[in-house]
Amino acid sequence: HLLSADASHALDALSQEGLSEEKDAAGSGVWEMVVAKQRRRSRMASMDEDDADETEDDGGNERQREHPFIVTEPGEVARGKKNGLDYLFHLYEQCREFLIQVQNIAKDRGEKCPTKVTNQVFRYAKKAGTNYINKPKMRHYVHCYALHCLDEETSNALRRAFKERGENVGAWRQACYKPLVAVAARQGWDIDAIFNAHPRLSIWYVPTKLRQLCHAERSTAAAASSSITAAGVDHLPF
Amino acid sequence: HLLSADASHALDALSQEGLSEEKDAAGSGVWEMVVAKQRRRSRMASMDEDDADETEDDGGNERQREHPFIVTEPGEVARGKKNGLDYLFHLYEQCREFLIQVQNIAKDRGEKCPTKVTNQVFRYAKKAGTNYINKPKMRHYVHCYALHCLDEETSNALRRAFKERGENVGAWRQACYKPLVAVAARQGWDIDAIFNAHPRLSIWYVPTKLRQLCHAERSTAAAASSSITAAGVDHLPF
DNA sequence: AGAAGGACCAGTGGTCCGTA
DNA sequence: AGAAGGACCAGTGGTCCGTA
Repeated sequence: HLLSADASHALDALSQEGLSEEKDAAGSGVWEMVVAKQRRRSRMASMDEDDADETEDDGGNERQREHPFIVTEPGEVARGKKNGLDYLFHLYEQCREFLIQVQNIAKDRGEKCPTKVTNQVFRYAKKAGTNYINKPKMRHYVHCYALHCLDEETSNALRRAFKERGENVGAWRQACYKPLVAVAARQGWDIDAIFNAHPRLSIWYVPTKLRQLCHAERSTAAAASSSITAAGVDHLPF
Repeated sequence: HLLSADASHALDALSQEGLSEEKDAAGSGVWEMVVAKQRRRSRMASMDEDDADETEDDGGNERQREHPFIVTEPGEVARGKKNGLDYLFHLYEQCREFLIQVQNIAKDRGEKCPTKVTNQVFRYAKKAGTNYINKPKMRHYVHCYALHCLDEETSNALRRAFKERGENVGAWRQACYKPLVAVAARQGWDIDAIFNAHPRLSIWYVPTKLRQLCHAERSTAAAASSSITAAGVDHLPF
């Protein structure tokens, strides 16, 4: 259930270059196949071939939610009624494409042009039939995507570690904050500037909690370093 | 009723450099004197020495509005119960200072930092006792301030012309659109980019009507130039 | 218990229109 | 008639909490 080296590489290339609208619409490429498969599983859960234990009737007005995420390592496709983290990150790329389309329409019409993924973009995604994208979900995992963008090595290592330990998605999500704050520390603490400097991350609002953590940690670091400076390293007041 | 050359120059220097918070708080400088005088006139209209025809009683709960603007030429101070256009533009500089203060507070606290003059900034200005600054007024004249920032020569010429012709503020305000659209035409039509590239203008939202005018004019220009290109200059289809 | 997302809410950008 | 600005409104960013 890991993608081949070739497939991983193709996926990687797609991520780096940005999917063109045509490519995405055509649904060609390795990642699109994976995603389409996950879509099918999610939308028509009872028809999934791998999943013989599906017994509930699927009739009529039943609210179909997306399958929950599980911690997967890079390149791994989730089994059963689950979605993996590559798929989660792919949703952020899809939102970016929707934003670009909304921007192009706005420019054509001479209207205000959004620079971020706004409510308007989520509405556009819904209208385009992409029912599995919604604001609460995307906002919930933004900082996880940020770590993936800013320090992919660390992000991948964290995924492997949490998968191995059998941790759930909530635990992994919580754990993403700490290495992100470390990235911010290395880059001067301005988390807004760090988001804005990254081409794929700049379109996302900085999550409130991440901003607060950076601020708190910077204050602590500043206090520590100033007490060192003021008192001298060998005469700390404790 | 024109400021001396020295005073005008001082004012100009202030405008170019941005008033430091201390300078402004101290209320020193030529412009502050002029503004303070206008403030006094506006707030305590019945006590204005030049204005003997003031008879209404000023008692109690009467709603004191700002005096209306009149078209003045650069450096000219408005007579009577009127405010001039240098004063109008000064209000934009004051808003900028309030924004900077709000930004500094936000940075200190590690909160979201506004890049534009938002409701929050207008609220801050009110709390600071600056009751004569309000959102509808500032939004109403943004494009006039934009012309002043982007093409001061033209802005000054327009003011002199409209003053001479005895036009009212509404007429002058309307007339500011056309030269601004001409500026946009020269700079590639992207009015948002033009606002953002200017240090004092970048903090203001582009007014809807200005954006629409630029879009309409660009379309017209593009249609004209493409019919020339397509048909050849000597074989126009009319 | 863990997670997805409909739906709510405080405060926004925008400007109309009752007021002076 | 001309102009200043209180106050409203549709749609926003943000996320809680009833749902599965």
